[in-house]
Amino acid sequence: MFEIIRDIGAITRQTEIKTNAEFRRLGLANNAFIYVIRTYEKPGMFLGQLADSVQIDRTTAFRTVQKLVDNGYLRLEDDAKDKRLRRVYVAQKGAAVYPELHAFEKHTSDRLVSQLTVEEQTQLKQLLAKLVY
Amino acid sequence: MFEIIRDIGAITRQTEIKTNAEFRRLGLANNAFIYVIRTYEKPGMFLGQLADSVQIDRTTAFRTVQKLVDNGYLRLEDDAKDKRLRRVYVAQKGAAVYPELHAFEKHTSDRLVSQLTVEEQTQLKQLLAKLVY
DNA sequence: GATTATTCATTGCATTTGCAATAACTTAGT
DNA sequence: ACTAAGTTATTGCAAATGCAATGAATAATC
Repeated sequence: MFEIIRDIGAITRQTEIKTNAEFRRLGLANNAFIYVIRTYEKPGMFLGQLADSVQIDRTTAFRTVQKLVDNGYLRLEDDAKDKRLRRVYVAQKGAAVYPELHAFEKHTSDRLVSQLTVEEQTQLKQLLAKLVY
Repeated sequence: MFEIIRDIGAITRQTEIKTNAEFRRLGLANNAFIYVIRTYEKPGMFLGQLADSVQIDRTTAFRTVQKLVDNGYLRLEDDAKDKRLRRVYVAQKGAAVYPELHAFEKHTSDRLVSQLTVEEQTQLKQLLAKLVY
């Protein structure tokens, strides 16, 4: 049953190559676009939470977020209660670019599953959901 | 339908983190173990073929293979017909370590799909196969 | 058969990556 | 209240990464 884990890996790497190429012009290569999308959709996560939600190493995530803050895509805010936490929000530039990121993700996603019927797509979605927990 | 592409990405990154940690002691981190497994199973691919089969950048793949050759895991052979090609084979060390890599991949794979029934696993496998081409 | 276009391996270089370690802070246990 | 254990963000550093470019070999086209 290796095919599953192998196919999943190949699809991810292929997708990342294309998406990074697409968003390099915006300074959002190296998976940086992921952070903008996720932060837009779920604002206020702290750094570690954000990193865990996309399964990326925390130190890598930290540096990418820093860069995105410097570039005006994201914004950090200290948590009021817990002084260790820094929560992440989109800044103007991040909000402005979200629709484009979203559209491209949709396009990529649609293209990926274009060989499947609608029922098969639903099936696949449900099966994968069982894997992530 | 984003969930599909997002879940697939998260699963891949999580899997890679664990597998790299497992095989660092053998000098097979950074996805290096993938090359040994694939080469063992399909000997004689040329470098570009091998890279494409796992969807990894060719220059990265090239350097990883070089390192694996230096470390005694793989072996390169010039193609007789086409002087551009260098074909990849496992060396002693690669063959020796294959069973362990294989077992770990099986373990990881089994654990990943452990929430699914056998029929669901078959379904998932078939659905994913449709995505890769 | 000469020329053009592809395809391959390889290198240069700047950037990214991630393990390991640290300091600040919070939680749990006594 | 105090201590120990766990969690967070952060930095250092060596190694990996990947885009761009090059040269060599082959394939395609004229």
